Amino acid sequence: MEIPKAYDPQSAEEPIYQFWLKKNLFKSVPTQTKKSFTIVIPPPNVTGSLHMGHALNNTLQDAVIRYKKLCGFNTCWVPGTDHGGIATQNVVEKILLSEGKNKNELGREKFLEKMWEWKNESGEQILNQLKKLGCALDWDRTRFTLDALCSRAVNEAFVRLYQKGLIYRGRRLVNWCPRCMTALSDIEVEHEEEIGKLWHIKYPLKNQRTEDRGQGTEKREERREKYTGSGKSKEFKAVHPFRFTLSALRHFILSPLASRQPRATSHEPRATSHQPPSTDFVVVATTRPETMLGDTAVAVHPDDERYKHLIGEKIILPLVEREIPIIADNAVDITFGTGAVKVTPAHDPSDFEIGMRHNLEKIVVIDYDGKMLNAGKYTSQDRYHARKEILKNLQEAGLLLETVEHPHSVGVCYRCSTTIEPLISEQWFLDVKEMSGAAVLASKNRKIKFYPASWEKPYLLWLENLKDWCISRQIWWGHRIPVWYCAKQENRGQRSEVGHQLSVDSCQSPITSHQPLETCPPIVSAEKPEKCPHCGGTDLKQDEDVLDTWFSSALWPFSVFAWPENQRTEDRGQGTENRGQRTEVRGERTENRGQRREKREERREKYTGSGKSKEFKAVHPFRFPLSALRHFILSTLVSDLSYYYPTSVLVTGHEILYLWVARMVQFGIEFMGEVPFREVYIHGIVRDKFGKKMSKSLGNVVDPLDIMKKYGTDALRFAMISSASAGRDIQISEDSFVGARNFANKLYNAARFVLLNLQSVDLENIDIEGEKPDKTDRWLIYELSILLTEIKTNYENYELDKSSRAIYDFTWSKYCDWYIEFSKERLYGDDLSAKKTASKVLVNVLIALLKVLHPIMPFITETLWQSLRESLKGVAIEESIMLSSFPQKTLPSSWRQDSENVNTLIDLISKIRSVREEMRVPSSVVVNLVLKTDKKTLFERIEKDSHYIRKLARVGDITALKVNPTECAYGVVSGIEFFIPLKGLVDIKKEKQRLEQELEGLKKFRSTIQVKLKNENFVKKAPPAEVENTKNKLSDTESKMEKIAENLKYL
RNA sequence: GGGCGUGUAGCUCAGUUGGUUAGAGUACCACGUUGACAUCGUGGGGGUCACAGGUUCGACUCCUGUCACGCCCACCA
Repeated sequence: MEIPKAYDPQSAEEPIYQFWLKKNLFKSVPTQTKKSFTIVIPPPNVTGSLHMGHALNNTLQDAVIRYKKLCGFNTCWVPGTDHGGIATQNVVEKILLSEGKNKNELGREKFLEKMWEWKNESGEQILNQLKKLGCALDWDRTRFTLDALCSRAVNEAFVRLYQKGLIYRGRRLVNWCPRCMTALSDIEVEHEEEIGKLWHIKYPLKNQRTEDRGQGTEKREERREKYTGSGKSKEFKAVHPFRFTLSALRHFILSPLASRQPRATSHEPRATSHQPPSTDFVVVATTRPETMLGDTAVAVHPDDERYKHLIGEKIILPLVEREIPIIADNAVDITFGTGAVKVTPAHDPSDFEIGMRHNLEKIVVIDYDGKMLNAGKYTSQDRYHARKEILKNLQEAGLLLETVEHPHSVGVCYRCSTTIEPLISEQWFLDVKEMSGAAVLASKNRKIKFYPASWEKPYLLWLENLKDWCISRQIWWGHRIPVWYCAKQENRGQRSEVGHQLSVDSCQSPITSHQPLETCPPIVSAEKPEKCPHCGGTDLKQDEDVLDTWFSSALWPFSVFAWPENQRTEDRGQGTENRGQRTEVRGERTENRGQRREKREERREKYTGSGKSKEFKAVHPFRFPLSALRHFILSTLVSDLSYYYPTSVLVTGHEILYLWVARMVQFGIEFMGEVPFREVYIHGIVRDKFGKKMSKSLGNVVDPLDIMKKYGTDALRFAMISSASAGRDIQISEDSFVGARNFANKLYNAARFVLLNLQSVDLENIDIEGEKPDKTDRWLIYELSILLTEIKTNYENYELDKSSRAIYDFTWSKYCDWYIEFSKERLYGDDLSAKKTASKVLVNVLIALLKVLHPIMPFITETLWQSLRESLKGVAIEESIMLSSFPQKTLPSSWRQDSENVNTLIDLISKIRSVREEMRVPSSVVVNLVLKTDKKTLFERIEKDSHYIRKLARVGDITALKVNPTECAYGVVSGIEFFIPLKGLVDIKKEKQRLEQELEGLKKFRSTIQVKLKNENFVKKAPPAEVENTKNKLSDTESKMEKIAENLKYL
């Protein structure tokens, strides 16, 4: 049999994957006999193809799944893709644009057709890439976040949350991306540091100051009261009886208190404090002058001595000539800028809050597309162009004072990096207070464990400070909001389209009350309603908006198992009941599971059973086949949800911890009454070799497919896993793949060695228990048992990097460098039984290595497994390595010895090699070795190993002497002294120098030990074992030195 | 402004609860066609463990501070 000299992943991988598929090895079905181990894939967006981050994420998951399968779990890894909302729509829009089309011309329906075309293409590509990666995904379970099952879940979730009063609609300030033309949630805004400018602008006071002065302070006090707003909040409440934001509530409660507790007075204004404030104007500082057109107040801190007297005065807003008040608000920082803030409630979050407190008008001056609106001559100008114009005009009017460089962070869209515009618009919101509280509790009750644990803190911090979630998006690609409006109240349901201009009026109220007066209320329903339940009208229009893509992602861990169809009422009741009782204790959980299973069986019978179908058939005699089939399918899936949920672990990068993980937990608890996963394994982000994030714009993207093609999938996987240490981002370069590829080849060749050897030995079995082991056999097996315990722990703790490195080291240095070399002596010898023993050890350890490495390098390990299976015809070996089991400790009890012995032998051989090389004895020269010994036993011991020494250190005769010979190279290791006669080979002086140097090094080492031992405190306080240890070191060193010194005499 | 993380050989990184003369891979140098492997073997050079204090008999490891880099969060105009 010919075995190629090098491993060729290209030809090996594809057939192996097909083999797994054919054998149904990825398939999972609920069983009573096995515990489940479940992962739902973080569904990649269908935005094209997979990048390195995906490759890492899925490799890790696959490794975990394969490991757990070897451990005997019923593993289930659910594949799928995400529609990816804005991201995907952007991709398709771009493509259209390159074809000279735009989506508005196409219209919603046609555009969505294009989207689906794209989805099918990209989705397939992604799934294929996952196959190339070797992922053991249960393909029959493939889902898409926008497919019928997931959509059903989304609608159901929406309706339930709405009915609970957690989802509401409101007109509020949101993050708006003028390029994507949609609202975004707070986490979808990224912050970029930018050196901007802080412009100081004069705002002239209204020329009524003299009048005021005459009227004395009384009026001023009155006015101040009015503008600091103690009465305001009540008014606010009265005007908006239905729903107001959380923050408004907070402010309502806090602000009167806050105004009674002025800020620390140490915040005295600097230089300006002594200067009498100008009587003509107030200077405000702003980074966004264009928003001044929408200013409706200037705010100062109530305790700011510079401005106290101006509170309640009026200002004439430059360029606009509108009269606006000076108000006092605690949010103003006395130390920043001039201490006076222009307030633009319609375009700045904190101004919005101030506006709420003071019931300021909210004037919209920037439209959805980023162009100016209601802005006089600036109308329709781009916001940045208008900025320039406004600055120019202010300058001309002499109102622009100074311009200061000002570093600050700018919010940008996470999908297109366009600067976010805070805008007022009508959106759907989800009140998350209760859910986030439950999620926090779950974490604190240890329902979820983080790996590494350090991620729990930021995760909790995030949850604890969560604000309401804006869930509506003004795009087309996504789950349409399941709300319908009756024609009678159509005006309520409309959101302004592109180019629609908001009137000043429509923005006056920050929150729109839902209440129709004589019109029908919106219909919130999981299915499209046939008619309006109020008036019976059939002219219903669905809400134009779609849901945030993360809304459907948050349902993923149970929507993939066909929630809510599979969740029966009793299940839900039980879930809620058990919420508090469920514990981490395995036993209890299993019990629960058992009970649940019973119920499930009952239920299944009920729904699949004859009774149900007949009943169904009777009612719907015509449509029977399809829907009945659907019901049948759904009811068989019933078991899935309870069998697989909660899933075992979620594997993800930290960049979507908040965006996704936190939300899954909240929704999981909300709808399932149980966290969606027990463990969260968080890995780093893939960066290039300079530590930069990979991005298309930087051009540093590495395509995993290229790497797989060039180095093989296993090399890609090994490189990623071995550099993915906990809590760290990973830097990856071409070198890491080369190393991994070489390792694959090394393993392949080790196996090749074993296989070739098997051709000449006939093994009827591979049991080692009855064999007579060589000391090297015992050594290897012992070392293996240490390795196994070590990597088992690593795998369990999701420290796959450690596993991979440990396996690498063992395979390369212990198995290949030493054991294979040791074994050759017996394999090529005449002693058949010795040959058999060595072969068995080789095979056994190789099998163990293949198994433990399989999760990381599935292809090559399966390939070699198959070859072994073929070679070991008479021996029962599982059909696939995937059907085997993780190796137990393989050390027979009688073998527990000799490890030290072999380590000494290794040291001795290494030392001989080292001396040879240092003395530049050519390796072609076979030298003789003389051992100095007067202890017969020592020589005998060495003599037994002499064949190893001869072979591995390239030594000829080995003899023993009692006195030092002359003209020899000398070495001492573990008390064994050896000599290599060098006469005629090399210059003896060199050897003298070499030994003197070695002696020098030892001397230094000795003195550090001596210092330590002379230290009374060390001897007194250090643990005795440590002192003993140090003493031994000293005597070892000293004896070594003596020996070398002694030998020097003979040179 | 807060929080977290990182700083160990030219490069990429290991280093478990404090006790090694600080390791690996790679790169570099030398030697090597020994019947698994040149995608290899053998040997070698290369580090004040960012810096400064402290705790300790003993610090790469623990504490404090400083510097550098990175990330996350935050309404500071």
